[in-house]
Parts: sequence; C-alpha cells; structure tokens
Amino acid sequence: MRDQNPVKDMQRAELARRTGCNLETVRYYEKVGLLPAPPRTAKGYRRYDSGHERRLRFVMRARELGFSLDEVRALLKLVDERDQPCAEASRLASLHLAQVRAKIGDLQRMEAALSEAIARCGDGARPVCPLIEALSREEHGAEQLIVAPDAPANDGSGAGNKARRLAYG
Amino acid sequence: MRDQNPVKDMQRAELARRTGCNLETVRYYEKVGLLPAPPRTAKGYRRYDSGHERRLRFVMRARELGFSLDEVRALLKLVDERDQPCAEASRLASLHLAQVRAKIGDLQRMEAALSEAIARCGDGARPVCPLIEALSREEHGAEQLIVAPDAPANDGSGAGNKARRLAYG
DNA sequence: CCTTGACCCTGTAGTTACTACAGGCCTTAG
DNA sequence: CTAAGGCCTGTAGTAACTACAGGGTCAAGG
Repeated sequence: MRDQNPVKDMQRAELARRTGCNLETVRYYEKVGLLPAPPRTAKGYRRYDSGHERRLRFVMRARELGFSLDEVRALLKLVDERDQPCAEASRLASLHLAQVRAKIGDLQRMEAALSEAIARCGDGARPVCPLIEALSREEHGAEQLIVAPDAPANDGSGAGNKARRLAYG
Repeated sequence: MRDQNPVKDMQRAELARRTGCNLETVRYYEKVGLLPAPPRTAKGYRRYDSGHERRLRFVMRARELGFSLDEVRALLKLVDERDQPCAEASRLASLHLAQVRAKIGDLQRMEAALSEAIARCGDGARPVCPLIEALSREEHGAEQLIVAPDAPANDGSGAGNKARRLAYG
C-alpha cells in the first residue's frame, strides 16, 4: 500500500484536494522551486502525478514541523542526492529543534508575564489598571520579566539587536 | 524618579538610542499610528519629547509580550481614553495569552516530533534516514504526531484549514 | 449549436512588522 | 569651504503565502 491510489494526470485542483494544500500554494511552491514544474498539456495545463503528490506531502509535513522553506529545500536536496543523508538530515533537524526550543522559552516567558499581569487585574474593577501600569512603567518594563536571564537587555547598538525577536505571529 | 532625565527636543536618532528602538522603526510606528506625529522644526525635522519616549517604550514592551500592532493600538486606546480600562485591558491580555498558550502547545508538539525523529537517527550512520522516511511516508505523516488531538487532520475544505498555522517564524 | 459553470492560465497586489536603501537637503566641525 | 554626519521622503525588500483580475478551455445540458 505504498501508493494507495496511484494517479496520473491530475489537475491542480485535484492535487490540492488530495493533499489538503491550498490551490494557490501549489503554484507558489512550484514558483519557489519546492515542487518540480510538471509537464503541460497542449493548452498549457499542468498535469501532476503521484510523484508530485508525494513531494508536496513531504513539503507539507516539513512545514508542519516548522521548517522554513529554505530548510525544506535543504531536506529535499538530501532526499534527491541520497548519499548517506542521515547525518546531515539529523544536523538540520537539530538546528531547527534548537530554534523551536528557543521560541518555546520566549513564549513561556511571555506567558508568565502575561498571566501575572492579568492576575494583578483581578476582576478588572481597579481604577488604575495594573496591566497598563506595568506596560507604562519607566524603570522596569516588561522586558525585565521576559528577556532571557543571560541576554543583556540592551547592547546599546540600537539597530540589529533582538536578533531573536520575542514577538511571533 | 518618574522621568529620570526628562528631555525635550530630541531628534529621531536620540529617541532611538535612548529606547533601543531601531531608527527606521520609529518612523514606521508614526506612519502606522502607534506614535503621534511630533512637531517639526522650520526645516521639517521631527522634535520628540519624553512623552513620545514614554509612548514608544509602552509600544516596545507590549511588542515584547507578543501583542500584535493591532492589539497594541487597542491597548493605547485604553491608555488614552482612560475610563475604567482595567476590565478591557484584562480581556485583551487574556485573549492574547490564549494565543500564546496555543503556540506553546503547537511548538511543544513540534519539539516532541523532532526530537523523536532525531533520536531515531542515532549517530546518523543509518543507510536509510528515519527522519527523511518519516517525512516521506504516505500513510501516517508528521501530522499524526503534531496536530492537536481534538483537531481533525483535514476537514476536506482544502483552503482555509489550518487557521492556526503550525509553522512560526 | 450555444450557453453555463467549472476549471485552467498569468501576473500582480495584499498580508505582518519591520528593515534598508536611494536620492537629496541641512548643519556643523575642521 | 568642504566633508561628514544628521535629517527628510518614498520605495523596495524580507517570509510564506493568499487572493484576486482578466482571460482562455472544456464538458454537459438544453
């Protein structure tokens, strides 16, 4: 049951439907080189087969694991070149895992700061909102709560600091 | 020590330096309405004072907590309109907190799937890479591992599913 | 035969939150 | 007087899509 229903000559809509991928995204992935350009009919219609479907599913799964398109490209290259890709794949995934863990840490610091601030608001009947005050304070802002303990709050360079942004999505 | 060094008539570079904000970002925040347009000199140069600095710091702290610019705008409106903002601020923060927690959950599922896959690679000397195989499998892809247990993997609509994307940054 | 609707094609513009120029004016120190 | 540094504007670039507009193609029904 490798290919439970091997299909030749699908159109884009069917490929999208079968994979759950957005229709436009299929074309986008072709444009940016993640999907090979499929053959065309005489009138220029794309014709996909199950090879394309497999490729697209690979890309989608890697995306679901949070790999960037550049990282997915690197993984696909490993798939295609296929000489002992395991060490390199493991390295790429480990790098990515480190980024995922860093983001989790950042978000957990945000979570702690937010839930503390919300707790201080209580039932919301305060005349002066502690949440807004926390954001307004001059001396010790939210950054004291959420910046990683070993990272200096401000290196003075002004531009280009916060290489790892704390604000996601 | 509210305003440890109240300053009038700074230029953009000084405001940026004092707050750690990127120079261009200051102008950007003005353009999108997060900072009020400051008065100008005869030659059109912006002149900021400590009120602008306070405002900018507020925005920066809210961003560090992961609030979107729209959310920051809503918080600023509460600051400005100031009639019992506590309940509303608390509501906004709670909504945001829920999003943060959802992202943490997503990232933790990614983390689990990634570390499991990496572990299966071992020392990377496998001839067939389990990581790449996991991404290539037809039947049970990574989505089985990382999609929330109560969320259907594919609702069949094709477009517009995965309202909450699993891939961040 | 014609029409209707569902596809298909291309290219472009929108999204978020910035960041980085290019091209030109202004100010100040040497 | 000139060179270096500020400032101004507007635009274009980033990631990863998403959504049109404007037009062509194709199969089925009347």
